[in-house]
Amino acid sequence: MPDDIDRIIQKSYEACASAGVKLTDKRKNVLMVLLGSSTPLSAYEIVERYKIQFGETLPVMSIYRMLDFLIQEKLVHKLETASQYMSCAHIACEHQHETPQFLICDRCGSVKEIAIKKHIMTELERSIQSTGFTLAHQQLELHGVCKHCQDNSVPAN
Amino acid sequence: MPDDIDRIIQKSYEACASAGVKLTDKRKNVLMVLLGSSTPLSAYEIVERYKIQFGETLPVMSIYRMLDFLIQEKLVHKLETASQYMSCAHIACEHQHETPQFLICDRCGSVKEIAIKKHIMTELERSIQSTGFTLAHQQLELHGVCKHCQDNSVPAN
DNA sequence: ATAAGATATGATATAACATAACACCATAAT
DNA sequence: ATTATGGTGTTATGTTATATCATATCTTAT
Repeated sequence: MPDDIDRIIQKSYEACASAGVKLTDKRKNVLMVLLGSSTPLSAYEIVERYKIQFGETLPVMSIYRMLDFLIQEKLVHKLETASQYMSCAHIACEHQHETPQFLICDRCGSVKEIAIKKHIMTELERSIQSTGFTLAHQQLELHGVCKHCQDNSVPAN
Repeated sequence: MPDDIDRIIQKSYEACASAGVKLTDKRKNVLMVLLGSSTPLSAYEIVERYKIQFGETLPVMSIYRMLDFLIQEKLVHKLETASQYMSCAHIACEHQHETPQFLICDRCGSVKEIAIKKHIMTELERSIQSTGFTLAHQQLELHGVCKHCQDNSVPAN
């Protein structure tokens, strides 16, 4: 759970404003749901939590649209390998967005977002370019077991 | 389309035999469907092609089970980011299976399986271990545009 | 202030991907 | 020959995602 949700929301408003798009209340609420979760959530789980947190049941179609918006504005990431969504860990950071790399724990479902080392990415790109391929999304998703689950031998879910 | 399907099938039989499991006719046929496709296929697409190639309609449930088997025996890969399946490019190779890396063209859907450079993987692992995380599946899926589509400006699908 | 247009959301239906649970049959092991 | 195992079929259902059209709300020009 992020330290300072208010500050992140504030930053999100600013980012949207400078992109000329609107962070509506519902979009903001969806972002808040994600910010309040320690694990990434599916669109359907967002519907449930939205209802609990804000007392309103949104159609899943709307959630998908809002997620698309938030992803577009780089406030949310989609984990393709898990079909789940999570808030970007760097909304309130000053530094530039780099290639995100997600370490997904297959036991507890938690995800750590770390920035991939510049030179590793450069090498990856180089070895890829030699095949004529051009990278697009630039996002790595790696599965494994997090420190906490290793220490506690939590069973896989 | 692989050069020599017969040889790959032969190797697959040998691999299964030495693992003490059986490559049944239907499992072999599913593998043949994948070997005959230039792009990865979904389970439902395999049902369709199986029918065309072998004149029999298998329930998708059975296809999923056969895919599980083939994946277990490392004859087939699942592309998690695309929910599609493809035959391993290295069934008939002598060299050891390394960390596979898939370059997925978002325009034509073709996929190139290349082995990630040893030292890049080592570096990735090192930077990950510093977070306490332990890697599991070790498979990279990278999206972009293949050489052919760049040259021909094929529209995205 | 209001109409026209644009953007955001709601509602309904359906497509696409995946698994659970149980039945049946063939073959292998005893 | 009997039993155990593994492979496949069948049915039902769960999960993720998109298409389409309707409605609401917001903006902006007049």
